[in-house]
Amino acid sequence: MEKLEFKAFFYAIGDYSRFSILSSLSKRGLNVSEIALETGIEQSNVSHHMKCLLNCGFVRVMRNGKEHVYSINSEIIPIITSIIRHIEKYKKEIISCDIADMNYISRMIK
Amino acid sequence: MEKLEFKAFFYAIGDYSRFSILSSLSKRGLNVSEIALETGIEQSNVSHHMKCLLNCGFVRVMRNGKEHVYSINSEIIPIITSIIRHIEKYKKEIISCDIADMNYISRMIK
DNA sequence: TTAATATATGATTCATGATTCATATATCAT
DNA sequence: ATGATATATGAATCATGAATCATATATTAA
Repeated sequence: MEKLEFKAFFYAIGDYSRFSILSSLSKRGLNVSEIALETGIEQSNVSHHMKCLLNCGFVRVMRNGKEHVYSINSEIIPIITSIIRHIEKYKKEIISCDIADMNYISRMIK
Repeated sequence: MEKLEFKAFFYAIGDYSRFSILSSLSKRGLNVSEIALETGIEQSNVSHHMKCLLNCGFVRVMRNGKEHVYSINSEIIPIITSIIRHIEKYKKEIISCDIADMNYISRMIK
């Protein structure tokens, strides 16, 4: 596996906002305003995220007049659900991961 | 799923250096110098990564004199292999993901 | 054509992660 | 105890992603 595709994959899927959008879309197709409403993400920010998800092939878009209706590429649903399942199962271990590392703390103190 | 455990999971696993370390460790236990040699990551940087992976419960450590021998927590091997499999399978789609977005490009131009 | 609505875009700012560097600590061999 | 080796640490720097803001574009309705 090359670094480029690794980075692209985790760039797209490893952001909570984008992951939330994918979760919402796994139920049904939604336009941008609906996504913004359901996830609480501001409209232009949603558009930025959709561009990324679209480029990656994680979602598809169908234009219906003014609205752009996005739907998930069903091929990625299994990987999303397996990640969710893994995180739920190992949340105790994962939660102890020291995200707030010394680097971060030292910045916060200043 | 909460945002905190989501972030912790992707923070730990979503970095190419750490993922490479986990890949190496999935074959056999290694001390820090061996990890540095196998992955090409500088020693102190390896130690930083190991601290993160350790806190997350992704690896375990056994001290043998001067050396600290790290081994992978076998529970996470399935998720790693399934991610690798997914990326290999969908690399064409993924690779087209526009990581180098306008934001990044505009910075590069300056 | 004009106004209203939906979405997209680029630039800027802000937040945070990765790496490096110098150095500390800990263990071993002499 | 001293020097050599292995590893860890904190601070600083560098790289990059996320959110925001102002605005552009496109479509529809009047």
